[in-house]
Order: sequence, then structure tokens, then C-alpha cells
Amino acid sequence: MFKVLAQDGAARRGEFETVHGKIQTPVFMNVGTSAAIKGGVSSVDLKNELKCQVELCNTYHLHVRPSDEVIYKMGGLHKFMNWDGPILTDSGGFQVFSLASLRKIKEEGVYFSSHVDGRKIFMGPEESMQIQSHLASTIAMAFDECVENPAEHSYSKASCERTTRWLLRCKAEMDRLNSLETTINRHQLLFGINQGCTYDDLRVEHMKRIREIDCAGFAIGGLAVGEPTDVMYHVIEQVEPYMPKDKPRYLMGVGTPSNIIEAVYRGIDFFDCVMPSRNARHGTLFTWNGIMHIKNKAYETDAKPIDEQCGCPVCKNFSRAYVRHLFKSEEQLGGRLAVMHNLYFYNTLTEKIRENIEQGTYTEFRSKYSPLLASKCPE
RNA sequence: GGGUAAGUGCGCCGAAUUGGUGAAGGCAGCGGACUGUAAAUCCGUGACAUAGAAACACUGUAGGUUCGAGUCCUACCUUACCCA
Repeated sequence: MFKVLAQDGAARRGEFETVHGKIQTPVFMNVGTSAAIKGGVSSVDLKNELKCQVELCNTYHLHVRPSDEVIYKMGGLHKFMNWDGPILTDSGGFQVFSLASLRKIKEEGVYFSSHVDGRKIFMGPEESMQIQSHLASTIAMAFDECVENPAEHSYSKASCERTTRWLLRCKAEMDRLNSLETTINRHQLLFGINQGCTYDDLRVEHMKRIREIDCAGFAIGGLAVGEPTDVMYHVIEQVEPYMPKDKPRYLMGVGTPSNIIEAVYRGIDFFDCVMPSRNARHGTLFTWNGIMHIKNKAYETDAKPIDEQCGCPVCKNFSRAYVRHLFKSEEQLGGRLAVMHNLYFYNTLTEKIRENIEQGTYTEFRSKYSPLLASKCPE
């Protein structure tokens, strides 16, 4: 299912075949938590204009609203949001982290207070798999605990061991669900998730343990949650040698353009992050010359496109001055255009990464763009 | 001409108990943050200054009462409304 087509150092150019189409890696998955890209971008935009390969949705959010039963009745997420490409659903594990004040963790699973109406929600490995099966995503993520940083070694160790037990339960439940005639996508894939906070021994031990479990891919979770960037890169370097070479590797929730370039350099294939969409809605745009705050006065009468090197529908049609105006006057179109630009940028970034790995020029690409894309755009 | 009400820091709005620390807060402007989305959100922002201290400045204007005045008194100015 996963083939490495080319390699340049540790960087891999791959292809992952799924029932919803082939994914060219490295890939950036576009985050539409509640079956929608925030900022008003639809699956039609993603497909026709933004070079999106994979859309990511969230188990917890969709369970809360509109409920997975509703989506199941509507024929699954693909039909529901009219997206025929691959979909990855996150398991709700990140909400164990982000809704820290609203949940309680037990061996059987996690008790949440809904962030919408406060009602009690229980989610364990089986529930997460059942919901994701209803959603009928291409790839389901294992239900894990994303441990906060910093965390005690003893807590992280116990949490890792529980996450392993949860993965075994996820695997068993998914196999059962995939065998049911009533299941919409009976070829749903499961990705296991590595945890261990920033402790090398826990990370490696956990990776060695979960690679024994038959998953379609493996993710590194629990990073970019407050630790310094060099610590994140260090953890990737520690874990990567123990990740199967014939399966995709997914760095969850990461990251900045520079983070992605650096992680690919260290052997990662899949990414997702809210950063392009969230920052766009907040007026921060990514360009090939660095980061641009479009609300800044400097762009008040700037007739140039956001990025002269960019081929996105926004840069082909509108000026910086116009987009700035939309933001300053709180027109919804501003957010939409900004999100479209940033997603196109991320999808083009991974496209360029793939080309450079194929051509064996990834090291030069990385040296040039890793610092450049993290800098502030001049002008 | 007479009467009533009101004037608050940086453009606008606006709070301030029976007078009691150098006047809350909001908007706008300007800048920043954001990493498996409780986020179209949050933070900073009078001026000056690298920063701190000192100094300077504060309720239309000018006086007065008082230990102490945005709050009380007097005059004037401005605005709104009412009566001629």
C-alpha cells in the first residue's frame, strides 16, 4: 500500500494507496475539524483550487455535533461534505490534551464534559473506533493520550503503557467493525500513535512496542505542545529509526513551514496543522519570502499580490491592499481569501518538497527555505 | 432675548459610590501571538525613552469652597433641546 518512490538522505518521496485514491507524500493534510475548513472554504475549493490531497476531520467534534449517527445516516463523511479524496479522522486523543479542564482519564477511556453544552461524554478506544467507522474516514487514528509538556517521567511512562493497551483495543475493535456488512468503509485503516513526552527512553520503548501491532501507518504525537523546536526535532531523530520503513510516518499537528521541511529531512511523510487556517483568519499569511501580517499599515496601498511567486486564486486576482481592507473592515471574504492562500501555500510547499526529493536537491532546498520561510517577509 | 440639559485622557463612545490613591471600560488606530482547532481568537499599546527612575500631563475655560474637587459654588465658552 505504501511505496517509497525516491529517497534523498532520510527524506522520503512516497505514494500511499487507499480506497479513496493515492496520496503523494510528503503530504500536508488540510484541517477541517468539524467537516469544514474554518474561514469558509469548502471541499470544492480544496479540490479545484487548493491542491488539497487529504482532508482531516475530528472524531470528538463530529460526535458532539452533528453526531456520528447523523453522518452515518448521510452516508459517511465523504458524501456529507462532498469530498471524494482521502479523509483522516483524528481520534479525539488531542482533546484529552486540549480539553484538559473538561475531562477525566481512566483505564477504560476518557470522560469529557462537552465543550458545547457541558453534557457528559465517554470516549474510550472502542467508542472512538465506532465513531470513526460511522464517519467512514479513510484513515482512523488510534485513541491515545496526548500528554502535556512538561510531564513527569513516571506519569508519561504509565500513560504510554495505557496508550499501548488502548491501541490493542482500537485494533481489535476496528477489525470487528471492518468485518460488519453495515460498515460504510470496510477498508478503514488504522494508524498507531507514539507518545512519551520528551523522554528518549519512553519514546523509543513505546515505538518499539507499537510497531509490533499491525497498523497501516504510525504517527508521532504529543509534539509541538510547548517544548522547544530543537527538542521536537531531537525526539523525531530518536524515534524515526524505529518506525517501519515500509509504512507512512505522520507527525501530528505540525507545524510551521520550517517545521515541515525539517521533519521531512528527518524522515516524516504526513503532516497536519491548524496553523495555515487559523493564522490566516488572524491575518498572518505565509509567502515564499517569509511571514506577512496583512493587517499591517505597510500594505494599505500595496497593489502587489500577497505573493508574486504564488499561483493561488487569491494571488491571481487580488491585491494586498484589498485583502488588508477586507480584514480591517471585518468582511468575511478576507478570512476566506487568506485561508485559501495559506492552504494553497502549504499544499504547494509539500509539492515542492516532493519535487526536490525526486531530484535529489532536498538538502539545498532545506538550507534555503527552512530559515527563509520562518523569517518576516520584507517590504 | 429667556429657560433646561450636557461638556471626561489619544480620534470616538463612556464609567466614576454620599467630594477620598495620578479617571474603569469599550471602539478605532498601531503592533504582536497562534503548531493532531473550546480560537473569524487572544495579548500589548497616552506621550517621551533602549529600559528603569525622575520629570511632565489629566475631566470646556478661569476662579472659589475644602485637608482633599470630574463630582460642590460663581462667571464665561461651546453644544443640544424648549419658550419667545
